[in-house]
Amino acid sequence: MFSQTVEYALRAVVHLAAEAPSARTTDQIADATRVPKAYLSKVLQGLSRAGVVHSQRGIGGGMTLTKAPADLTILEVVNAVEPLGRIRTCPLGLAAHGVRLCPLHKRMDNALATVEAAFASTTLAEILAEPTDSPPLCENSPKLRVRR
Amino acid sequence: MFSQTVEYALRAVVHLAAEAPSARTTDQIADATRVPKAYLSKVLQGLSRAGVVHSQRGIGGGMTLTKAPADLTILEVVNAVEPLGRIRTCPLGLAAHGVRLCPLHKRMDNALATVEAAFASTTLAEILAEPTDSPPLCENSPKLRVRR
DNA sequence: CCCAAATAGGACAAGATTGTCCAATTGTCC
DNA sequence: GGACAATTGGACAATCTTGTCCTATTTGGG
Repeated sequence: MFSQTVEYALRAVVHLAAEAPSARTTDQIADATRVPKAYLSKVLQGLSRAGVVHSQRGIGGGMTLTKAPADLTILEVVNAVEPLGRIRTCPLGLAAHGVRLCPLHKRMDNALATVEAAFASTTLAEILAEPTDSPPLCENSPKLRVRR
Repeated sequence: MFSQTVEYALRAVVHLAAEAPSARTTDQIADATRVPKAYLSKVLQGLSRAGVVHSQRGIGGGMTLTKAPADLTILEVVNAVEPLGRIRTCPLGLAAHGVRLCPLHKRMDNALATVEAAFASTTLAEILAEPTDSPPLCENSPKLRVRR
């Protein structure tokens, strides 16, 4: 239900948050998140255009978050690469019904709203801080990683 | 976030529920739900293979629900055409983490779980029964419709 | 100034999604 | 059996998603 692109964007941003405020190159992010390098590059370009990350070319450059992890929500990342697609008007095209969705679409939109709310209330900092046996990205925490 | 196919399948099934237990032809459903006929035919084939609808050829034939609207949930329809894609194992491929999702994927899966729960608890009968100014499918209720 | 590191972006390709069209098949009714 | 009504399924096409590769362009450091 979530596209690959969203999955990749979230992985990348979580990794950047873990390393913040240091810049990470696309190659570094790709290795850490197991996302195809060349495609990740496109995804990051999108995040950059959306203002979620900042890119710096040249030696010592790379990608950085434009906000502190505590101020960046999952929702912002998702919407940057592929808006959630809330249902605002009748998909059947009956303009007359405009905002008043029928029971079916009201429920579909409610479902989207709960996802939106959950994502809006989760910051990257929370994800990193959560005590768990499985650190973000299902790997050893980057800070603790020894090899690779 | 929901695919066209899911949208179409739900529209079709809601319409069938509204007309239950009468059979409706693909053309009738397509007209009522504003879905491209030829494509709807494929979607209905899928629903038929999944056992959600029953198809009957020949004169007087068409599509019918295999269950009463009160017993058919939105989730069953969605899963029939395109499973919701709950995250059961680490997408990074670290088999070691298996069921234990990292905080990121745990939250993504939680979001999917809320959608799943909402869809599982809504039957087609409820959608039809809901008092509203905008009857299902954002049209006048099929039963009340005069022309077209 | 020149080199090396890094992103930016265009071209391309495979596969999935969405959509169309047509022939074949199945079924009902006379 | 014949005519008609309906689904079934195959072939095809357009578009989007995902992915690769290669060439520019920018940037910092000697």
